[in-house]
Amino acid sequence: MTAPAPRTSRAERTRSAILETAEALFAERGFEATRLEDVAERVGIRRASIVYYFKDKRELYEAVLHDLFSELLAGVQAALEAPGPLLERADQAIVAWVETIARRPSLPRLLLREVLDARGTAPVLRAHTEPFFELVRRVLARSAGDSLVAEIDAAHVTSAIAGASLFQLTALPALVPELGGDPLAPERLAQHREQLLRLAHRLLRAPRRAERK
Amino acid sequence: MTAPAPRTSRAERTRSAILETAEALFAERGFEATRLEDVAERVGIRRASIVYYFKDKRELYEAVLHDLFSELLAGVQAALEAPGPLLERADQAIVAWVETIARRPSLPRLLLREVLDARGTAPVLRAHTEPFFELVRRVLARSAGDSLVAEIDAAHVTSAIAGASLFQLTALPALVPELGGDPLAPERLAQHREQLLRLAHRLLRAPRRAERK
DNA sequence: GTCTATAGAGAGATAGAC
DNA sequence: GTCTATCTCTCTATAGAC
Repeated sequence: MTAPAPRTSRAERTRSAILETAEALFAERGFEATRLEDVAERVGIRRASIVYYFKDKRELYEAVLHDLFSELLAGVQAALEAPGPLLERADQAIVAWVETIARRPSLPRLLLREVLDARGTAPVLRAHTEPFFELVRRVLARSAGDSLVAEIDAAHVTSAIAGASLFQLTALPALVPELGGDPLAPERLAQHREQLLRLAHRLLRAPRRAERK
Repeated sequence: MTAPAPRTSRAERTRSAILETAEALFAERGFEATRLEDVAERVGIRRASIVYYFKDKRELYEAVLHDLFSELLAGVQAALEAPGPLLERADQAIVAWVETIARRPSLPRLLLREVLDARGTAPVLRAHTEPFFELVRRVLARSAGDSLVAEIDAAHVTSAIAGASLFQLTALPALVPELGGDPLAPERLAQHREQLLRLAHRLLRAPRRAERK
């Protein structure tokens, strides 16, 4: 009763399992605190076997980052480059952001950790965020003059929304355990998406003159 | 030419120097990646001497957290408990938040790191955030019905503002190095304070009916 | 109080058998 | 491809002299 030949080779599956497990542990504990021993154990192999696929711990870590950030960037980019008014595209970008997090729940923690650990330049991080902010700038420039849209600074508005999102998704359980449950659970993420959309609307809509201060 | 007797004993000064240095390094690198050796070297003593003041690495870390979070809580609390309309007190709380960060620039990174590392419960963190969120709830309850104020959930609004702030202060240099400089420099912090105040106003003011969706 | 010296535990990386 | 065995380094913590 031999299993039918799988579409993916055993090696490919081992490699994926290592990546997947490492992603979860790096997100949970951080680079330094993650033991290759633990990754191996969860995968069901020995530590030395990891080295067959990734030459050292750092390379494994960067492979994880690359994988995760690529997926995020692709989703958000597609949304922002679609046709239509800016505010709608911004909404779609937020939807894509939350969808990516739903698929890859390690993303918020890993992104925050990488940002905190980034000393000087963080090559893998920059390789993905650079094109992203470039894109945001282009998108905003294209919409300049749209009276419905507040005059804004790409980096600051984007990072305010992203920062609020990341903090709520990662910090709330530690800060306010009374809220209970996992903020990354599907129904909680759906709520979070609506909250983020409201936040973005409040930030992106041009204030009426009366509201200026 | 003996120096005049200092107001603080040598031991007190050594202890403070250890705390101060550890604070900076824990914030910069995280708990795991910080070497007691490096702390000692910067202070100008030997590693073993640290143990005279703090029984182990963990105890030193928690002393740093306690010191930092106490100062933050005291400032924000005083602002929120002052008399006056809610929106003004919220403003003052934000001012206190930024002032604390100006005095203790390790705060944003250390707070974020602690939140990310908090597994299950984080005693030192909780000991300070619990009374804080309790306070926010009380303050909001007292202002319920104020038609100028949006109906809001304490934990979510507070964490949105704090998250946006923390992310901008810690992540922007890594994400958008073109911005240049240190976001924690005095003049940059002053700008940040104004931004945060605008953000809070947009979030806390009641939307007009027409804006509801 | 601060030091030197050292014990002891872990963790990553490497060599080579199967 | 995956394993066992081992090397080596780093870091914490302790013991005890000064």
